[in-house]
Amino acid sequence: MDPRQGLRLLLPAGPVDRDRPRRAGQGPRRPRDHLHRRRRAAPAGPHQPAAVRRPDADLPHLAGHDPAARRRGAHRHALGRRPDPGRPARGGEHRGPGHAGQHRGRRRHHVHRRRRAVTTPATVRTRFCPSPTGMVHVGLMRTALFNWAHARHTGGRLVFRIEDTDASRDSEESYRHLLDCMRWLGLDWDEGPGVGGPHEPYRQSERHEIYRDVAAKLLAAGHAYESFSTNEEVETRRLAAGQDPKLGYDNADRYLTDEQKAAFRAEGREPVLRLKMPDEDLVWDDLVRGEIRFAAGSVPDFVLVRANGVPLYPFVNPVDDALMGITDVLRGEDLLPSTPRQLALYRALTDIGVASGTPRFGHLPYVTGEGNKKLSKRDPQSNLDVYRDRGFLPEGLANYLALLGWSIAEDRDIFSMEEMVEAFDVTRVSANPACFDLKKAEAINAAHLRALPLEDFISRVVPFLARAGLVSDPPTPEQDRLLRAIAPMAQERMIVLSDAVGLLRFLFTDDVEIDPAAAAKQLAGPEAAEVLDAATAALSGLGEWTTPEIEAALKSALVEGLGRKPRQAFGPVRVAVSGRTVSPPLYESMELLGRDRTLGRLAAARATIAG
RNA sequence: GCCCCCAUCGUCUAGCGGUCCAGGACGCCGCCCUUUCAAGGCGGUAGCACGGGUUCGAACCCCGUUGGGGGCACCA
Repeated sequence: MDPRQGLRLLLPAGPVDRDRPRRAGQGPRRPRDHLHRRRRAAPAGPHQPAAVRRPDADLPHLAGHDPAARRRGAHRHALGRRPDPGRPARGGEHRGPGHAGQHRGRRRHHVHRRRRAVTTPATVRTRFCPSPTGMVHVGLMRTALFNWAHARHTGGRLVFRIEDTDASRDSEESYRHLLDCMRWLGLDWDEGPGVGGPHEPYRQSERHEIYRDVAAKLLAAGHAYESFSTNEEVETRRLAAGQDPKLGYDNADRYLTDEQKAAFRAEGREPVLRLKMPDEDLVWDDLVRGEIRFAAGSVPDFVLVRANGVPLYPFVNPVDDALMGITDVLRGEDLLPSTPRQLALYRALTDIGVASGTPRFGHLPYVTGEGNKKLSKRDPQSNLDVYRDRGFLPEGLANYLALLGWSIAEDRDIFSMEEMVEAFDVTRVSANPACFDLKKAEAINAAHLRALPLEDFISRVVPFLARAGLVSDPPTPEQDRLLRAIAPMAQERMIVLSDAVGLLRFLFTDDVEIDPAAAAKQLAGPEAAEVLDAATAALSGLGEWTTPEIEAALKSALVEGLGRKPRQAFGPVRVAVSGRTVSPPLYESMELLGRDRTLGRLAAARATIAG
């Protein structure tokens, strides 16, 4: 029995009913839409190359994809309602025991929206294809994370490909670092470096021969052509025609005769290879943004292969995607303007049998820094290592990164990677740029840190303590004993793992170094001296060195004996013992420190107070 | 300049035409707890950019304006 049946009774305006008034209401608007689309489809630029303009170029297209029809909802039923790649055969799972079934069952009602893809791949194949040029950017890792989550959620595969074709900027070290960062964040891949796969090699630098062959086929099939124009010539021509030279290449070499080509060659010129752009609008249904359209003729024929035979990124990248069977391309918004070219290339590649169709595209919003500029590579905030080194948990940072453009639910933002995989839906990614907020990242991390089981917490914190020279790695039995005892109290006072160093240093050294600011605040003047003297006296004769005994002795000596307020009574003692105004709970800390060290520190602090 | 994207609290977001005088989180401000600092609990602050249209009804759909961002290479 369908659990939604009950829900439908509670929701009189179900998805089915909702479409009915719409159909009536939106019908009349159709002609206007139609006109509007036409206007946008054929902008009347004086710069429009005549060869590309065909007055009726967009008509067949409009007939095929009536925009009014899709908005009316016909589309939604035809495609959108079909289970998306993430949903096939998932219904049963949702209701299975151990899952928050009801909750998710309800959510499924609004999973589908205006965005849906043209085709739904049987098996999703996503890819992540960075180029190893130095620092690893948090925005880049967010892209990796979303690709990973999309693949895992849909039961698809993630291909990891390295685009290391720029010898001047790429380095082996950056390459290794990139893999390391992926692994650290917990992102695994099904094909790529280290794991291999059926489409090897996965480093672009090792794939050079492949491109030459594809380029030759494109040329032979007439999708590409040789172009001899220099930039200067193009600019001169545009200027002469009264056009803005920024419009770029003017497609002038498209129909060169053999004689003309021979003449250029005789001059010693070598041609670049350009793709012939189609004379139609280039449109796609973006996974995160819905329909995006570029007018016919607005994108010039672009270069696939340089005159010296080196293939260019806009050519190589889709070829690799095609060859590797990539179905879903999730990438940064900065690549959105190059998508029409890819679409055109894909058509050509499909025609010559290199591709078996065009992938779906989803353009992820920018991660911005201060202000709302794209987070710069030079901004230290953008470097993943900074967070790693400070002791962010991978799951904490991943959780935060996921929140940059996506949300798991209306009332929750702490979740595990598993939960993310379970819930992730690309079509629910926001199109808004997201500002990286360190404070929130820290808060999310702190929540994960606090939730860590003791053993886990200790094993993660030890490397940080060891690096600071506080414990050995692995810790000695005594260090281990102290760590275990103090861990729960330290854990809830930390935001990142490196906080443990400052918080616990006093426990793992013989003589504490007192923070000058703390000393100025708590270890100055006769009151402080009085407190330390009284504390020393009370603790010296203590029978049992345990937390309750210490607490009782201190309270009676300082609060009752001296008549001090707790704040004033314990402040100097804390600073004397821990060196800081912020520490784990005092009595417990003293117990763990031991009688001798504690009394020694009280004495040392007392000695610093003049008089 | 041309093309494209984006627009809900300071920030990240929920919102899918009525259930919204807009929900959550971070931040900030109070209070409680308390030996410090945290954590935790409770409460508060603050937002639909603007103008038209469609509709009985618009944060939500359409158009425009404004603002912000990005892209315009024989780089990747």
